[in-house]
Amino acid sequence: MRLTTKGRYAVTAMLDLTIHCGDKPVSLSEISQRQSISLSYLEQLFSKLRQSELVTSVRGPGGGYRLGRSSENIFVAEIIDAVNESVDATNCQGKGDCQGGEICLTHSLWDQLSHEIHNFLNAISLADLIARRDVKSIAQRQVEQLLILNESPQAGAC
Amino acid sequence: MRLTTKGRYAVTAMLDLTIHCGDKPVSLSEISQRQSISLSYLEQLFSKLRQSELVTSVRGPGGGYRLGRSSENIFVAEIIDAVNESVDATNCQGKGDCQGGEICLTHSLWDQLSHEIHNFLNAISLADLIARRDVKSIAQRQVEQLLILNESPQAGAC
DNA sequence: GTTTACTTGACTAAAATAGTCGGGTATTCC
DNA sequence: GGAATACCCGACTATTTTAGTCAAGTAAAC
Repeated sequence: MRLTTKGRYAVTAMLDLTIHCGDKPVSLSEISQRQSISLSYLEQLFSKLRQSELVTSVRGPGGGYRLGRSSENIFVAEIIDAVNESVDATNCQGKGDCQGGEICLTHSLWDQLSHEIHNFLNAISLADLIARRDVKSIAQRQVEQLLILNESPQAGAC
Repeated sequence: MRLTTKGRYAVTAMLDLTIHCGDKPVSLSEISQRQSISLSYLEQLFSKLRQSELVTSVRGPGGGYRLGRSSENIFVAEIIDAVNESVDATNCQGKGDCQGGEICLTHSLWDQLSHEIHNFLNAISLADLIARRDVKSIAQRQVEQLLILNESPQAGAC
């Protein structure tokens, strides 16, 4: 089972995409700045997110990414699955051939844990996340910090 | 967050120790054979388990390891914590300095997931595990396979 | 005093992570 | 049409972690 920076970055970037809404698509360089994630790495992640149809892309100037579905219908588990290969905790990808073709002593424990984690993450949508108070205030802070840094006063409220 | 072979091996080995009970301590070479885990690797894991006082050791011939507490009072989460460094899913070990000293957008999500996993694994004791039907039958199979392999008929029922 | 089995530390191969780099291609605006 | 923007894609790489191995001990029993 792996749940590392890769999966966390993907969820964070998707959440940023959801927050910065609008009729214009969101470019990766914006996300890169706001979330402190390397642009090249984001490109890699979004390539996978696009293959899983979680986002759609618009090329050219003013282009960027948009959510593939409404934020109520995109769940955290899907995002992690798209970039990481699943949140499986077993050693045998659930197949049950963990000890030389046979099932190992603790297989059912890991299998149960995997389901537990998956159920938890699959019950949380992007819409649920942006409704949280802490997420709102952190997003606010991130926008303000960028304004100070860039000193480009053309940016208005979303 | 990591939950890999290391943590799984540790729980499996501790469960083997619990099952193969008795007044005599259980040697690592027995566990190694039954659970198909390298002896040297087990030594490494048990060194940590001993430091966490989850097991006690007896040196010399007929020596081995014993549970440090009763099986009802040893929980899966403790075992994983002892060998792996915790089942924390955040990037900042729960400290909240994930984005350049400040909290990141998805911190609370990972924090919540960590608690969820910890609660799950901390509610399952070794005694709970050996009570499971599948664990009993797998343990039975492992003993039988070893008897066939070794052809040493002195082993009796535990 | 030999054998068994724990104890410790250093070392290592393989894999995964977390990126970078360098070139593309589509689109828009001038 | 040409420059700029931003997605697209594949190859490459440093670092870290995992999953071990190996060697040299020490304690206890027989």
